[in-house]
Amino acid sequence: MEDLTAMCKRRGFIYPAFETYGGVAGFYDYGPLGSLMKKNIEELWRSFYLSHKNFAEIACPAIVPEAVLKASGHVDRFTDFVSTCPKCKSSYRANRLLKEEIDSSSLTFDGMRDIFKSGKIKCSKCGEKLTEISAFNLMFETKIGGDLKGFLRPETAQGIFINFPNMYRYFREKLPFGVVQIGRGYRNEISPRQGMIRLREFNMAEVEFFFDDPLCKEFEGIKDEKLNIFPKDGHEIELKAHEIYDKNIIRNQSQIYFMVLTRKFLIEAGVDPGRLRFRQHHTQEMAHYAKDCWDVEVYLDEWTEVAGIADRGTYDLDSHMRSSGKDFSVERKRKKIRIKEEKMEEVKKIFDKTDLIKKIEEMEFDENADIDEITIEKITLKKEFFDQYIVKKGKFVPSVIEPSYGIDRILYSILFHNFKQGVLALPPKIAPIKFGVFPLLRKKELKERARDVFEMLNKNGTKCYYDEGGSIGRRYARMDEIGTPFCITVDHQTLEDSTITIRFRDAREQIRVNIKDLAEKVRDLLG
RNA sequence: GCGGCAGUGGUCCAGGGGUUAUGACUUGGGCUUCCCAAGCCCAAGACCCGGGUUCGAUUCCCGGCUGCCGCACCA
Repeated sequence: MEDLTAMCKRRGFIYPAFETYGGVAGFYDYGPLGSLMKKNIEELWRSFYLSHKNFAEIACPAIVPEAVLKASGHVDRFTDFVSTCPKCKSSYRANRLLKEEIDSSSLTFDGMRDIFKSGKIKCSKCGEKLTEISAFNLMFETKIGGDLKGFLRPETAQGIFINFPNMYRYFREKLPFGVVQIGRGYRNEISPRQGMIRLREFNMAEVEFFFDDPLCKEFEGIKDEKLNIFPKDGHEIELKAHEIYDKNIIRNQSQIYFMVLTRKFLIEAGVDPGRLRFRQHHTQEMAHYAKDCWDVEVYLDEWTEVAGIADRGTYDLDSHMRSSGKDFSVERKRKKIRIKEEKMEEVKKIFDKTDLIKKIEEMEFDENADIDEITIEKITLKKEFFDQYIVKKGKFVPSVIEPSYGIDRILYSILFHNFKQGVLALPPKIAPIKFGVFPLLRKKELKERARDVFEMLNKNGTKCYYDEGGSIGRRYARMDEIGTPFCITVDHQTLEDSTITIRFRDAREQIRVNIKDLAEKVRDLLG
């Protein structure tokens, strides 16, 4: 492998954090290029979700009072009890050792410690008695004000869940809708190792999609898209979206829809489609809140999770409803139709049997359905013959599909998949710098013109980099290395006819464009 | 967290108990140069941190931090 980390540091993408003080594992700084790239990835991500009319973004605090995370299960389930063998130094998760004997999920630390003290549990490697356990919670703990216990959020999701009633009102009491949040999450990993892959403070983008109906309006539009899936009791296989649904591999169309969306997003961001798959979690690896979960994995040195699409069911809303005492349930609403009284005589002539009228009036539709006409037994009734009204069918708690993305891992994957022989082949949308701008030679007239071009593009909002150092080849190389897709060069011909050259990173070819057409050309190139 | 190996300019690497600690690349300045890391001149820049041994430690020892490999962990 190329030395990607060296390049990242040398060119200003990523630096190990706190390095001047020796460094701390699991923390990284984004340099100037890394920050721009991260911003670009987040913007692309936003464009995928916020283009849906029933999606909105919110931003919640990173510090969360204990009660919220108690309710979500993180305070109890996010704690690991570890027992280390005094003889051979193997360490085990205490919960796992106990699982075979008793249900340990409800045990407190003290209760669990007593079981170990009794000497019942033995090291599976050397047979020594395991008598000590220690506890650590993977959440960073803090104090809010005087003595209110709080944590740094381990996921942004909880902020969305506890805002559900606000969001339901915002969306004018209509399901389904999605709420997204981009922000930082914090997990106090015991020993983070794999560089950018396991961070203690990381950037995540999460979606909570609240729904009642497992069918999805957008599904029709993506049903022939292919996905490389790896089900828990099968092998890796490429299937079309509708096949995944028809074969009952995933029963929720929205979940499949988000998988397709995720694949498109990642590919557009620069992830190699050939090194991308969706792997279903086995039952025991599933988080406490999930009913079904598909990891989105990208192949780096090994298959690496960069996103996950989980079916959280009603777990979170139920939990917060129970803990807070607030009502998170909503009315299940269905649309029905009723023949207009003044049209009744006319309708009765169309339908010779009155039981068809009864049948029509018993039909139920989605509350969002657009009913222009209704067809029954080959007879069509236009909408001027009936009224449409909403009936309430009782209260329920919506279910949730959660697509959740690790921005840092995605950024690293994109770098990893696109860095070859000193060239970073980033998609223009993702590239931190869009254009390099150079004078061909360091001559006064050329430099002045090049600076003018640079200013013009900058004012236009295009991120550019002006460079007159070294030879022209070296400047191209510098731009190649940081993924700049295009370079503009001002040469002697520019002085005569106001044309410049645009050089393409991947083809290493160039075209000549008049400066007055440049703004438009730039727009074309950046899509 | 456990065990093994490692840490030298921005990057990659050489070396070594004792004056100014190699080299390459990169970077900055200049010359040259009419399109892909050319050449020449000049310059800047480093022994991870703390403690110990020693007259003297970047070098040896111990600890910490960081990185790599194996074990465990990754809800």
